[in-house]
Amino acid sequence: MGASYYQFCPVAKTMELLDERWTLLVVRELVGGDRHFNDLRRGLPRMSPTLLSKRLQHLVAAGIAERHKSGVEVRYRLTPAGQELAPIVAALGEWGIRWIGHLGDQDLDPKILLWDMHRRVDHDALPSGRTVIQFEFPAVAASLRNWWLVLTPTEADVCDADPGFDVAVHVTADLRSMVEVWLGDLDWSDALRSGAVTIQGPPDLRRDVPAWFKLISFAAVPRLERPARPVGLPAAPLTPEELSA
Amino acid sequence: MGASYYQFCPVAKTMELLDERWTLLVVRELVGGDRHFNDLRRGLPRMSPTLLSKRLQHLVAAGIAERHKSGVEVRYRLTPAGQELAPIVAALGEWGIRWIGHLGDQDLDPKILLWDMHRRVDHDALPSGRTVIQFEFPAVAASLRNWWLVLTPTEADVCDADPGFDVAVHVTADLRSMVEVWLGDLDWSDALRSGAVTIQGPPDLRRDVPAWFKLISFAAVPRLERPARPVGLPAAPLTPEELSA
DNA sequence: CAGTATCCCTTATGATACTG
DNA sequence: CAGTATCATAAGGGATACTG
Repeated sequence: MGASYYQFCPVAKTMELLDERWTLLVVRELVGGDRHFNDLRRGLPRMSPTLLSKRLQHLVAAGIAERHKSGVEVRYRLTPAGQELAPIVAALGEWGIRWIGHLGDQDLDPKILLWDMHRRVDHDALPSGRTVIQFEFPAVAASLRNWWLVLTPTEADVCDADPGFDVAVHVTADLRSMVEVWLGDLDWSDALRSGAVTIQGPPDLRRDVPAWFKLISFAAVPRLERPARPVGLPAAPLTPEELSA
Repeated sequence: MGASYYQFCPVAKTMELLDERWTLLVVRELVGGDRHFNDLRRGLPRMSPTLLSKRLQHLVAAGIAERHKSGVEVRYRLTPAGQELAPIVAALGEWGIRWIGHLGDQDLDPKILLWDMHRRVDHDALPSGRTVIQFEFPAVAASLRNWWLVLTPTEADVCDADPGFDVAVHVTADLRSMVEVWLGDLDWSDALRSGAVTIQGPPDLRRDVPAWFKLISFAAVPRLERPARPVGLPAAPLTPEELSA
């Protein structure tokens, strides 16, 4: 429901629907399947529920998403028109991973990282039964430091409090490095070798941890050998380390 | 320079740069070559010069565009990073032409139509020498009713006042129909047959007019046989004819 | 030609608390 | 679980006039 551009140009008409803040991130969350309101919230933790609700209403009104209610449960899913936005979302992500030069510390949200990871668990690679991984980011504020992934061959849950099960492996990581692994900018093997990520637990399990996750879908996008110039640096408010760089 | 989403997701980082109003339309204008500030304004007539200036500065700061000054002349062009946005802009246009159901009367801007057309003249198809086409949109407010395209084998100019040259052909058109032709939603031949568009002038020239223009680049995108549902209708403020539909 | 300078004002949105 | 209600602030952006 963005304001009109008063142009017949199809690009303009499309952007009227999509250029409001958060809109394409909601679409990103919906790509690939049904989602509950609160699932969307977990992927968009900095978005207020009011605003998420508003964006969903706009997407539904625009014919991009549908709201399905069965009993008390509500699910949102993309319409065929919305599904055709998937390649656009993918292209935006691929562009970003090629050209965005630097992530600020503020971009490194463990909540989102864990939520992302839980969605891309390779369940076939897991041991049978329940596998619990504890993630610890020592440098992070206490409330965001410890996370547990409870994995089974069919399910994956994220907890920010100890669920009480036996922990199979304990991953201790520098948050930035863990994100870089996740984005495909750093190999698991390099991260482990340098000590930026360490895994404690039975050797056979420790060895398998990297195989339990499919990295973010953009991880395989070819990077530029030498980016002409990293993009987006001056766009973010400058942090102290950026100012000194 | 959009506000941060506080996410490492490449889609989010890209949208931080691109999701502000007008930004992708400026990129659209820059796709395909150098542009002067005032050329950009003609393609974006509803954008204030202040805002255009601001967006250009953001695009330059983000490494997406470059500003080249030679003497008094300033040209903007996309960097390699910016050029890689071209497929995204194209995909947005293709999505729009497939799924946007209806254009409001307010979207039918003759200024933009003529500016678009002048950029896609097929100069090789023109007669030698100067060819002047007058366009008249009888139903449009007087100040936007008459337009002249002054075409040569190497140049194309748009005038909103009679340039004084002999007019080779005079095109009288219903504005909406002319836009539909331009978008590939209506054939020239059908428009001429129905009388929505009429061409006066020497028969051989009249016959050739459609060949002088390459339609908008999205014109060839396959449309859906029966769109499940047109998209974007409720997004626009309802016009009287929409309310009665 | 290529922008700036103002000015006002709507609107978007972040934060927080609360409900069927 | 799936949202609404409320509020205050900032800022985005439209319009217009003016300048090197």
